[in-house]
Amino acid sequence: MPRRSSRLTIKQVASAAGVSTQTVSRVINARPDVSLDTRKRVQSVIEEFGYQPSALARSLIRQRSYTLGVVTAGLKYIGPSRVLNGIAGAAEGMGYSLLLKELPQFDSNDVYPIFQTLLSRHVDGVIWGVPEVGPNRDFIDRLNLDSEVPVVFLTMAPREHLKAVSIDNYEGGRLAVAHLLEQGYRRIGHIAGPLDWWEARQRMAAWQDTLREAGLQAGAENTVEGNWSSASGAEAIEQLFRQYPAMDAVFVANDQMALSVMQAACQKGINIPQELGVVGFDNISESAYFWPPLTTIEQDQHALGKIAVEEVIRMIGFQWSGAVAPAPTPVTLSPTLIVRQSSVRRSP
Amino acid sequence: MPRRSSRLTIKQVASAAGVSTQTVSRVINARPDVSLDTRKRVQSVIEEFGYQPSALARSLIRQRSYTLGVVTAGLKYIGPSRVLNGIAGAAEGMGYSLLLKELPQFDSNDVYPIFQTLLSRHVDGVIWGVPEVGPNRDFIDRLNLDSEVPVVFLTMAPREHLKAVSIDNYEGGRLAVAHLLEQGYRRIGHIAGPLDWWEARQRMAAWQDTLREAGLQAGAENTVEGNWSSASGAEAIEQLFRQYPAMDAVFVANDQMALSVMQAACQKGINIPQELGVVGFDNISESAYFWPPLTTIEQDQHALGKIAVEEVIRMIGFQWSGAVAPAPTPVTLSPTLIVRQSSVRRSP
DNA sequence: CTGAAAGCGCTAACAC
DNA sequence: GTGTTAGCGCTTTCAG
Repeated sequence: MPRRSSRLTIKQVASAAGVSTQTVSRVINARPDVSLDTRKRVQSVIEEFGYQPSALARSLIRQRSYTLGVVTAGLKYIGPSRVLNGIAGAAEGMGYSLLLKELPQFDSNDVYPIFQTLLSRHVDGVIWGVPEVGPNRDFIDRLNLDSEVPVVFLTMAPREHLKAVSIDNYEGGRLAVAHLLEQGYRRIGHIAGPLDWWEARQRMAAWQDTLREAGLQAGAENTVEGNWSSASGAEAIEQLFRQYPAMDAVFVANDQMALSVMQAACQKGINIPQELGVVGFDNISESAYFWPPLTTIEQDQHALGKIAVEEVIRMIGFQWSGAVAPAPTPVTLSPTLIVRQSSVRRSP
Repeated sequence: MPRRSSRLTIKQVASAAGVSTQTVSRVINARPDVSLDTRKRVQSVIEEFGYQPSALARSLIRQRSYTLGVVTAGLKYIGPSRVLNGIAGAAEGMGYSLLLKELPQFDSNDVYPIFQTLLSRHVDGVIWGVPEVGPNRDFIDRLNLDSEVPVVFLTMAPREHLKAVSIDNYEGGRLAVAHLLEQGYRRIGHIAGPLDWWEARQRMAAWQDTLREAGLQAGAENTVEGNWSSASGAEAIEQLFRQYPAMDAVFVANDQMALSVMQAACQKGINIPQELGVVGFDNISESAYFWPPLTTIEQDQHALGKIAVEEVIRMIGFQWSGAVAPAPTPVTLSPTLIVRQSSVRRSP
C-alpha cells in the first residue's frame, strides 16, 4: 500500500482559506483580479502550510515545462563538465530545470530512445552536448526537427537548418601554430587527438594549413595520432621523436597529452623551450603549474554552455510566440592563446 | 498563439486502433488481460505513429515520477563531475531520470528553494552531492525528513537518522602518512585543504594522528592551509619550506596542490623523492604523468555516485512498499594507496 | 476481455 | 472579484 505523498494540493489550500481553487490559482500566478483581502488570506495559508504548486500538473496543462533536456557524454573528463557547469548556471538563472542524460559512450548512434525519453517528459528544448565523433551525428538526418522541440547542438561542423554553438577549434589550432612560428620554431610536429573526433580534425587541419602557407613541412611523417589521454601522449611523443628527429616544436592537441611530452622531454634531458617548444590545447587548470608552465589554447566552455541555454530558450520563445523563427545561424566562440614558458625561448 | 505541441496522445492511438484508451493503456503497460488480436492491432498503431506515452501524465496519476533530484556544486572541478558520472550511469541503468541542480557556491546555506523546486517536480528521491563546507549542512535540522522524499547525502560526517554515503577521507590520510613512514621519512609536513571543508579536516586529522602515534611532530608549524588550487599549493609550499626547513616529506591534501609542490621542488633543485617525498590525494588522471609520477590516494567517486543511486532507490522502494524502512546505516568506501615514484627512495 | 466514469493537481474560459 | 465547468494525458476502479 503506497504511503500517500504528503504533498499539499491546491484544493487543501483553497478549503483552508475558504475560497475556490481558482482563486488560489490566481494568487499563486500573481493575477491582478483578486481582492487584496482575499489575496492576503490565501497567501498566509500558503505560507503557513508551506504549499508549493505542482510543477508537473502545471506543465501538463500549460503544455510547457520550463525544463531543458541536456544530453552529454564523458562527464568524467573535465571538458564536458565545464560545459555542463555553464549550462546549469544559466538555466538556473533563467528559471529552467535540467533533465540530464549521459550517454555511456561518445560514439553511440542509438540515440532515438534518449530523445523519446526527453520528449515524454515534455522538455521545452534540448541541448545536445555530445561531441561529434565518427558517425554519431547521423541520427540528425532521421530526426524530424520540424515537429519536435528546439535543439541546440554543441561544437560541431555547421549544418543546414541546425542551431550549432561551437568553439572554433580551427582558429585555435592556427593561433597555436602561428605563435610557434613567431617564436622562430620551424620544424613543428603535431600530436593529434583521435581523428574520428571533429575537434581533433579541425586542430590538425589548422596545423597543416598554417605550416604549408608558411612553406613548411606538415605531412604524415610529422604527426602522430593520440587519443587525448596522457598515456597515449607518452607513446605518441616517442614515436614522433623517431619519425621526425629534426623537430624543434610540437603542437599537442590537448594539455593532458602535452603533459606527457614534457615528462618525456624531462627524462631525455631535452630542454623545453630551448630545444623543443610545446603548445597544448584546453588550458586545464593544472597546465599553469606544469614544468615549465604550458602555453596553450583556452576555450571558454563555461560560456559555451551558457550561450547554448540562451539560444535554446530564445528558440523556445519563437516557437511559443508563434512567430516565424529565423533560420538558425551558427554561433562560434573564439579561443584564446595563453602564452607561458613552454614556447618562449629565452633570448640567447 | 502557442503552436500546439505535436505530441501524440493515447486518445489518438485509441481511435486509430478502434479501441478505448484503457485498452491502449493496458497494452503499453504490458497487462495480460488484452486479447492477442487487439494487442497486436494497438501495437502496430503505436509503432506506426511512433507514439510515446507522456511520462508527465503518468507521474501525476501514479504519484511516482521515476526521477531523482541531484544537487551538486563545483562541476567545473573534476571530483563532483566524476560523482555525477557515476550517478548518471547508475540512474540510467535503473530506469530513472535525473533532475540536476547545481549550487552556485559550495557554502550556500539557502537551499530550501532548491528542495522546493525538486519536490514540486515530484522527484522520488534526492541525492545531495554538495560537499560539506562550513555550516552548509545546517539546513538538515530544519528539514522535515519524515514527510518528504528519501535523501542520500554524499561524503559527510555521519549523522543520526540520515543516510550518508562517503569515502573515508580519514583512512585515506592514514594510508598516505603510513606509507611515507614506511619509506623512512620522519619529518612529514602537510598542506591541508581549506579547513572549512569536512574532507580537508579529515585528511589533516589523519596526518596528525598517524604522526603522533609514531611519536613524531605534527603541529601547527608543520602544516599550511591551501584552498585546493594549484596556485594556493605554490604559496603553501613556499611557506612550509620556511616554517619547517627540516621537512623530508609532505602529504598534500590533493593532487593539484601536489603538482605545485613538484614544480617548486624542480625550481629549487630539490630532488623528489630523495630529498622530499610527496604524496597527493585524488588520483587525478594527470598525476601518473607528473614528474616524477605522483604517489596518491585514489577515491572511487564513480562508485560513490553509483552507490548513492542504489541506496536512494532502495529507500524509495521501502517507502513505496509501505514497509518500515530500517534505520539508515552509513555506507563508507575505502580509498586506495597508489604508489608511484614521488615517495619511493631508490635504494642507496 | 473491454469500455465508461472518475480523478491525479492544476488552469483557461466562461458565468455570475 | 469569485466560482463553476471542462480538460491537460494518463490510469484506476468497476461494470458489462
